[in-house]
Amino acid sequence: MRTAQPDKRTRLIETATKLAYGRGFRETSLADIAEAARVPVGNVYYYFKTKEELAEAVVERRLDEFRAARAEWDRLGSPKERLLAFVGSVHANREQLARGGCPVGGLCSELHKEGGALAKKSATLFTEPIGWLQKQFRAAGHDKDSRELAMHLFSSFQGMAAVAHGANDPKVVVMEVRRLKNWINTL
Amino acid sequence: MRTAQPDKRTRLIETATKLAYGRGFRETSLADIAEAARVPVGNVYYYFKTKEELAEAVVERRLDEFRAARAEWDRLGSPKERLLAFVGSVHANREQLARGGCPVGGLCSELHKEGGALAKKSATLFTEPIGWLQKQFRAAGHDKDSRELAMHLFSSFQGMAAVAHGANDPKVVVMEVRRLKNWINTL
DNA sequence: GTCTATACCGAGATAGAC
DNA sequence: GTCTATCTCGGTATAGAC
Repeated sequence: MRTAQPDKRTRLIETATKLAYGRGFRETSLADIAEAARVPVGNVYYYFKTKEELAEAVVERRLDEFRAARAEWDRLGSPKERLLAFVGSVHANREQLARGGCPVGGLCSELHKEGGALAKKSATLFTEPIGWLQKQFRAAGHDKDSRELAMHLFSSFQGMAAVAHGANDPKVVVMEVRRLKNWINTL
Repeated sequence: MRTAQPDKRTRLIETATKLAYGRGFRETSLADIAEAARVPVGNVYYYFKTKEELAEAVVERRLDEFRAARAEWDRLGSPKERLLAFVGSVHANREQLARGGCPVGGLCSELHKEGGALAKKSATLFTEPIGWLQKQFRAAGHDKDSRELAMHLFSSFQGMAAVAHGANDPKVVVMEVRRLKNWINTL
């Protein structure tokens, strides 16, 4: 059934993603999610057997968001431009990062502690972007140290998000982004 | 000390700190803490009016841990040595960082989302170390950009901890620490 | 397929005996 | 001061009408 609104399953995932970003997934109750998505509570279980299954869908959704951005970046002419676009998007989202931290970082850290299948799945929130970054560095001619470079870039990103959030100050993102852009340009 | 048996209060805080590090504070029940600390559940409320008050004590304890380390570093002869000692301790704890993330980073991020007084208090987990780092950079002759340098160092630390934890790989710490040591030495 | 009502459990917190 | 027993509430999850 297709209405003007996205279907209920999609609405639940989107709402859960949004609410979990602000409060953490565990702290967000199914009742809250269902209400905000305008779906009766009991009905959630028609779409997801357990809350954990909903968590997996949230991870999947974050991955999709990254993939959509990646698809845009991949259209750019050179690996260096693609790396700069990645860094630029971090800068563009600095206010959000300061308010709620990194959307994938927080989720990854939280679900990692749950253990089990969820821990493994959530790790792809990091490994997939890092893999893409590594590919760009390799394409830019850095064969031997592509992994180190990718890790450094992603680690810097996670760090600035954590500090911007914890100290409630988006300025650290501005400073670090400037540093990273210089660094990329001189590679 | 407000009790006839200070050991229990301390035991509760230490146990809560340890358990919260592994699973997150919110996910750790008072029952679990009390049992592990060998204190009857109901008795917890003699030492802490609410769970939130216990959280504050945990933050205080993490701050004390940092202050103890800082006291050692402050004995070193030069600011540069002190900065290198800070970075060295990160390297020494890399296995732990990969297993459970940064003890202050995770706590800060989690409590920040709770809002209220706890959010403010937890921010000092970041601001106090950053302040100390800034002081070292200033003492090393970097008057104008001491804040930027301190933020960069702390942000790098948070980033490597997040990635080491999320991707389950302590190697990123080794790589980043090497980079930071070179950076400090050429300042 | 969709929704209401509810079971069930574990959490934080309290009362009060000793 | 210390501990046991218990209350209450909110959470996940289920049963079953429609």
